Amino acid sequence: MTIRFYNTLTRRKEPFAPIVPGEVRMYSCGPTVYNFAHIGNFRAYIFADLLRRHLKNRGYRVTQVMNITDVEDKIIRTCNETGEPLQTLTERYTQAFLDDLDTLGVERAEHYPRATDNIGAIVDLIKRLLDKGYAYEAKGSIYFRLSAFPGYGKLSHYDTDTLRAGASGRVDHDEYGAEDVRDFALWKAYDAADGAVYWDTELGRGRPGWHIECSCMSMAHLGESFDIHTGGVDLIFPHHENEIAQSEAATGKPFVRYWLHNAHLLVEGRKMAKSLGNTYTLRDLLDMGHHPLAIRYVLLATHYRQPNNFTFDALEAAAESLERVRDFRARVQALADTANGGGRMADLAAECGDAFNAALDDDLNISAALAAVFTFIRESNKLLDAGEADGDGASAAEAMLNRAHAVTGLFPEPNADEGAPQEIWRQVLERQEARKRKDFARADAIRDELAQSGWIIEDTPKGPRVKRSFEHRA
RNA sequence: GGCGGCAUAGCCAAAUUGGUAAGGCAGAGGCUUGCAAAGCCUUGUACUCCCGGUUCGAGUCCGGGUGCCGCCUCCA
Repeated sequence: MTIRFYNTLTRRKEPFAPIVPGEVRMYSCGPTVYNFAHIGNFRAYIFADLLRRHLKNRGYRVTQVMNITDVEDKIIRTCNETGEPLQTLTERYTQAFLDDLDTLGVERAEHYPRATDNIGAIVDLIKRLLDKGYAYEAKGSIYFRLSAFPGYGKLSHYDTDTLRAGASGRVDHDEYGAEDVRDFALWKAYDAADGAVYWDTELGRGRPGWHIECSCMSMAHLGESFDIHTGGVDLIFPHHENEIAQSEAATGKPFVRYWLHNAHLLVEGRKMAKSLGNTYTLRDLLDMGHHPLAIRYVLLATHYRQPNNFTFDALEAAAESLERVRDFRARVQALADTANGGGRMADLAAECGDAFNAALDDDLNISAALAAVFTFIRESNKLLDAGEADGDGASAAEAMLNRAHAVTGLFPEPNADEGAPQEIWRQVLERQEARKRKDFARADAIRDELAQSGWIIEDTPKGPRVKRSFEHRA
């Protein structure tokens, strides 16, 4: 078993080997907290989640750090517009972000450092760069001197000479003092428009630039060289390029071994844009009645380097797919205590487990991994139909699905939260009585009634089974 | 203008180093069922965006086109 990842640095799939055997240190670029994150943002976090879960599943001890950017131009602008203090705004949206991660079943990273809690360390790092001649002061701001760092461009594969200043039309006016337009700010001198947002430091009054916090906080928690850095493709340039420049200039050591970037999310085949009205937050989708697991499924099920076309059809299909797995789990659970030889299903479970892991080892090929699960379910359902499944096979199947759930977060055990209350069972029993009397009109009426309140009855050879309908589940 | 990515059935989406197109959802028919549900079987000749080329063989490689998406100094 060799895990392979596509490394943006080399533009190739490479065998993965961490710096310290058995231990993976990874950093994931996190949110800027001035608003609710949208589902495109969450694709990035779910991708990082799959990565850390798979590595753990493969036996690595994982330390993941995700920054919370809580001081930045857009935050300050929002504060100026609303008059709200920076801290209360960022605290509110940080909490909303973490809540959303919980809703989507994203495992917590080990550390969520905030930029504003690390001003001292940021200042120290900038001083190091000043001392080494990689940075200079201009009009109270500190800039990184690109010309002093020859490796610049190795991640994005941009030729720095041909970068057209301001081609994106977003050049910041306060970079006016830079020696070279391509130099970027490490520290921004205080400006009246910043209001109450500033720190008085050895560098003067001002606030950190954006890129420096990631260099600072990643190295603080993970060391000067670490294994994996994740983020959206849009961050390759300039953000990650700048992180490399700052970090490697300061330490003289390679910063990160593997750079993994996720492609963006499209919505109904179009890019997400406010003008198109297709920018959805997680809360928007929940308000529309969509289930968090179905949302997770859609965001997860497309390979991370492939553009993911988020559609409402796909969301419905995801709910159905999850239902299929859930029904299968319930079926297998009901069999768990029988024991009657034969082990075909256990073999299938083992095969599926191998295929599942092998798929994810290959640059997190989640589509192939999920296909293995569904193939297993179909083959196992055949055995169940034929009465050729036994308790051992059922246990093996459950264990395998539990492992798949540990990696994907998509297949929770079905019963826990859905035990039907007493009065529901009373109606189920009443329906059974009616069926015995062949009073099918009455039986069907009860079934319809229960369906209205979100309980689905399935008649099995062993008697009725009651389950919560997907849309009625929390 | 520069750099990069993507284009596979109605929808979503996979496919080692080129080797004869996974999986899910939806639809149709059937088995099963009191009827359903769940499950199983069968079903879509998938001209793999178009046009050329290389090859015994191309979804995969090369050239050209079309469309969509991203980055080009603080957007995942």
